[in-house]
Amino acid sequence: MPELAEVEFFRRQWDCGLGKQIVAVQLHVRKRIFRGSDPRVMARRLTGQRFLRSHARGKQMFLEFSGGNWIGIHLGMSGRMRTEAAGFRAEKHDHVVLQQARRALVFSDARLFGRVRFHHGKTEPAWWRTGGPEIGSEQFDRKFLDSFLDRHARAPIKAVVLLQAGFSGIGNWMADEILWRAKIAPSIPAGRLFSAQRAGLFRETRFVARESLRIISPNFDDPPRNWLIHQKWKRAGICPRHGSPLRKEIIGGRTTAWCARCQK
DNA sequence: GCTATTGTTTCTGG
DNA sequence: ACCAGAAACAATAG
Repeated sequence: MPELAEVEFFRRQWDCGLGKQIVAVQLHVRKRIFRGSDPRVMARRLTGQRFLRSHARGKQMFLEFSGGNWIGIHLGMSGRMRTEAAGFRAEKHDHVVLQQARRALVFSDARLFGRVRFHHGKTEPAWWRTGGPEIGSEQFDRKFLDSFLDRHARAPIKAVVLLQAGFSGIGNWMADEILWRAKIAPSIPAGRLFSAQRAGLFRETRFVARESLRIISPNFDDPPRNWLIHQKWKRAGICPRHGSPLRKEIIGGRTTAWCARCQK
């Protein structure tokens, strides 16, 4: 589920706990979402600390607690965040429960592709300083995009738009949406895009990222009816522009839907 | 049963 | 050293 806008939506689900103390921590300690960190240390350190702030960058989330304690969350394929009433008892897939006086902050993940990392220290952990530039930022400009495309010149553009080092926060549905809007066929090698196509790719990447954040992250509202996302999962999806049947194929290792009539 | 799944990491071959 | 592609990870929904 989670790409840029959904990640931001889930991050906000814990905002009602900001500034409040964590009175108890319950973790499913043996689950692989904790790979690379020690969940027992995490539980011990966080207990009694206050939840100070959180940020999202692409699909990564970063939560800061008092006492120099930090959590990084990646939602993977099926990660979710929500709140429950104080004293909530974790169910099967609720791997992290941070109990506060008035509520419980819950992270759940059925498929376990997600990841929860813990860091204790005065400064931000190295893993928070990695990753590509945010799509709305000045660093994500035509020059950056051009060099990224040239670096991956032989890969199909669909695969390149999924690379987080260049297209931070873009996932499968946003990639198809962007290529459809830019009228670029997903299997074209990135290095073969003309200048005008690159300009379109840049423009539509920024548009889809900005609009998805604006529309989806506050309340998980649906994008407009004329977006490709409403068609791409259907068995017989059609191009929102002119109703041609969409084609589907595995490109870049992922199911890809596109309109052969308008994407060249 | 079978298929599919909005994501990364790791390995292999070039 | 870098890149591209496939497999692996795991659980559920239809």
